[in-house]
Amino acid sequence: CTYNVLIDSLCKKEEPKVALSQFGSMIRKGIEPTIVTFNALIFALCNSRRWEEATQIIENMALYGISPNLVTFNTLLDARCKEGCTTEAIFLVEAMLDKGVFPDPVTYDSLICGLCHSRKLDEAKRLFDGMVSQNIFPHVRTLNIILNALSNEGMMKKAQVLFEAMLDHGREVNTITYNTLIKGYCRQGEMDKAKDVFDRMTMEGALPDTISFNTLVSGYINIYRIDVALKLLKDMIRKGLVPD
RNA sequence: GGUAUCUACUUUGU
Repeated sequence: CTYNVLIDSLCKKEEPKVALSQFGSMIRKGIEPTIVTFNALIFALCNSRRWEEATQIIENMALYGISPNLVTFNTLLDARCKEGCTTEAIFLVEAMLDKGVFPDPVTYDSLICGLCHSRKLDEAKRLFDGMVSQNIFPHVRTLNIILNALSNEGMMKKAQVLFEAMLDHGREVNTITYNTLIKGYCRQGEMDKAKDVFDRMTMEGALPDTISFNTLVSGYINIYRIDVALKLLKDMIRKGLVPD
């Protein structure tokens, strides 16, 4: 465990070289590496995009009779997503299923996030719906990522439908969820709808924060309603929020 | 009972 802690910290400090050499001395001292050791190394190698070496580590694991686990796959998969290689990432999901390792919320989050960034929104949405049907509950953040992507594409109708569906199912939403929708409507210049969402917040238990106000204010200024923007600023102060 | 390894959301600016 001491070695695992050491190696992991080195990996986080982006010192894969040092980490690998510590791994070497760990082996020489006859200390058995565990799945945690390997996962930490794979993390570091993926971060520096050294895929071949990461693959070697996995082969190495097999020699110790250790198979990749959920964390291993999630690490690989997330690195691929960050590279924009969502095809490779989906391939990894198949590989994990083959090995009887089942995707968890982290797996889905990484994938959905990666797909959104690669502007493959339909696939992201399909995955999200798939999670619900498999009783893997998406985190609020995952919902927010999709809503944000839809908003950025101006697909506010879809965003709204998804949002209402989540509320209907009693799923958690938070201030950021509302802020995301407000931003989407502001971008479209649909300030009435932005304001509707804003007004619902208090009633639905997600208190507006500074970002809610900032977003709305900038939306009104964009349509030259300086008067409304200034009034909002006053409301904001009255609610004890500090304009920044 | 506690300790090691994986991802992630919104405003403005950089």
